[in-house]
Amino acid sequence: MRLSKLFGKTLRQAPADAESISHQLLLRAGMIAQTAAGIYSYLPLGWRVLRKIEGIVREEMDKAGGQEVMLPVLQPFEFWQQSGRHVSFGKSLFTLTDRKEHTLALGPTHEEIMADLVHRYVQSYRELPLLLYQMQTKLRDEPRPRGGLLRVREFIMKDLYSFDADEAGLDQSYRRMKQAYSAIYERIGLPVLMVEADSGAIGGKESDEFMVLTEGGEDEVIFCSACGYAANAEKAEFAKTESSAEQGQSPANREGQSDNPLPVQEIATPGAKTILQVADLLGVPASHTLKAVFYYADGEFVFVVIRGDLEVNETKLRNALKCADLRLATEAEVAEAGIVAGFASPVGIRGVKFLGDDSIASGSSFIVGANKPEYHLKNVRYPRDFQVDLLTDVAVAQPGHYCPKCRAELSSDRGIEVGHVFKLGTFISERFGASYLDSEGRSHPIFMGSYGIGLGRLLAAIVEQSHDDKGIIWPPSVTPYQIHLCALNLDKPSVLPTAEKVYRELQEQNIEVLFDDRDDSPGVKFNDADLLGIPLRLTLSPRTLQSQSVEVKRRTAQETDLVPLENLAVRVKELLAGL
RNA sequence: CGGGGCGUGGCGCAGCGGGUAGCGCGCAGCGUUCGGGACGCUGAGGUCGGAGGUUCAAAUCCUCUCGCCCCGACCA
Repeated sequence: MRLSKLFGKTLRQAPADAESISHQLLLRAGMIAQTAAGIYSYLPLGWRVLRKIEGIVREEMDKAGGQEVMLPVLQPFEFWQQSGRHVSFGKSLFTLTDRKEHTLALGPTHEEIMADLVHRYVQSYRELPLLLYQMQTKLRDEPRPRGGLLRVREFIMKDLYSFDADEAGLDQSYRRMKQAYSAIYERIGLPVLMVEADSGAIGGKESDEFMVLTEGGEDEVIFCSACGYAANAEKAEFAKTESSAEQGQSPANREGQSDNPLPVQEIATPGAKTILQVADLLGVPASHTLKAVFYYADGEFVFVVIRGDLEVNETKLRNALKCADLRLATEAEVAEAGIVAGFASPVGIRGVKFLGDDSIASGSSFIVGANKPEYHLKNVRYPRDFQVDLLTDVAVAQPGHYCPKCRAELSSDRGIEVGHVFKLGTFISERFGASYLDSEGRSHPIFMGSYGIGLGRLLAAIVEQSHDDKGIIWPPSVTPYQIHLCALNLDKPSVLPTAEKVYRELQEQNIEVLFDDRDDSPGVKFNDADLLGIPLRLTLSPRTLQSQSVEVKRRTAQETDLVPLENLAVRVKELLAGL
């Protein structure tokens, strides 16, 4: 391709709207163009990269036994009612009405369509396992698109769906896909971390995400460098030992923790409404207090009790309550429940739903609100002094907490989710009647798994992770062109003819060449070359022609080499192979 | 949905104590340049996001509205 003819041009300054590095560089390099919030067009260079990513993903899916299909974007809304997921997807589901007043959904994902297909085509265990996949546009009305290609409303996604006869089969498909994913990221040259993930509204038992660790990532990853435990912060657990995140507290401060527990006692705590104030006032660590947090879950008031030094993880809470809609209760709602904000207590309150984080059962006694202004209670013990309807883990894991597996200290990092795999089980297949007959003629629901990779987000993650202050550095496997050929001083004798010849010869050897044939100064060309990020640059100028050679420079290197014009294609192939 | 910010040529911005728009980059032409974003001259390009209002007069003031970005909520 000739740069002089290439659609899209480089920008010296990034549009002010672009914040994330990948967004800025992709816009500046003329790879993408924004059409609306979270809606982008791919220009020729960006589209070439996307197609290369797609190619790698397709090869690995095929290698793993997947069969590619093409599915509808327009889906009958009834499918979503049938799976029940119109509720969990909620407003993220784009819908429209056709001329017959029939409601259709714009597919945000395709489990329903797949389950329906499999229901109609698969009858026997002999047809399982089955791996079907698609790479196509999906649409979600995201509450907040952001970061350029990182979170968008319209995106190309590879989704593979596995269908197995039983749990063991699903385990095997799941493992196979995780291997395929690792192979994909490895081929792309992108370091990823596999982390345990929340399976979200879609349900399912087990779920893992593939994270690219980078500063701008929108997810938080909690990990243990000692044993390798890693999880999305939404899901991460930690050992709720008493001293977690509260080291250095002398045992002398731990009043009332002996085997002979003291009775509950009321103490005046004027003006101390927050955990911090209470802890300060009484000279105890926050972990010796209990915090009350109030929610409304699908219309029901919920009183959450958690150790004072911990925060409520709303993802965990949502899962524990099995609710679709969760929000903090308003002050008025709290008051209406008979609770005194700032001095709230689970002791003595009736008629509301209580949920306790399991940290409250750690054996010590706590300071809690007295449920009357300016007073707290001390020596409160669970379950001696109050009970909860549900005791489970709903706490946010944070760096400094201890690893649930090995008790080493946990760390955290930001990450971009570039792949997500789920064990769905039989939830959806049952609702679509996707079942099979075993060898004895008995019917069973099919076990499903789903495995997604957002291709555009992956592209953006590559840029986030592989760039310098000059521009993008494409991994060789996804670069839009293999060679960036710069011809300098086009007006000088023999430069242009020689460059044209080189351009032609390389192409004849099936090498993808981007040929900068523009009549621009060297600075412009070099800066554009750096911005576009093609791994190997060839420069041809009067200077290199003096020695009948071409200058070679790697995008990642400072130094350059001269390579003779003779047999250039052969040498270039070697260089490409060595990248 | 809550909080904050911004809409003025393709991109980055100025103008906003009202008087009908300007700068840099880019673009077109000519000439001189040519190894890390060269220079000179000439030129094209703007419903000042939209609607309504105030005024003799609105990019500028007021009201409404739309769009975009960021933080949070949310997010297979």
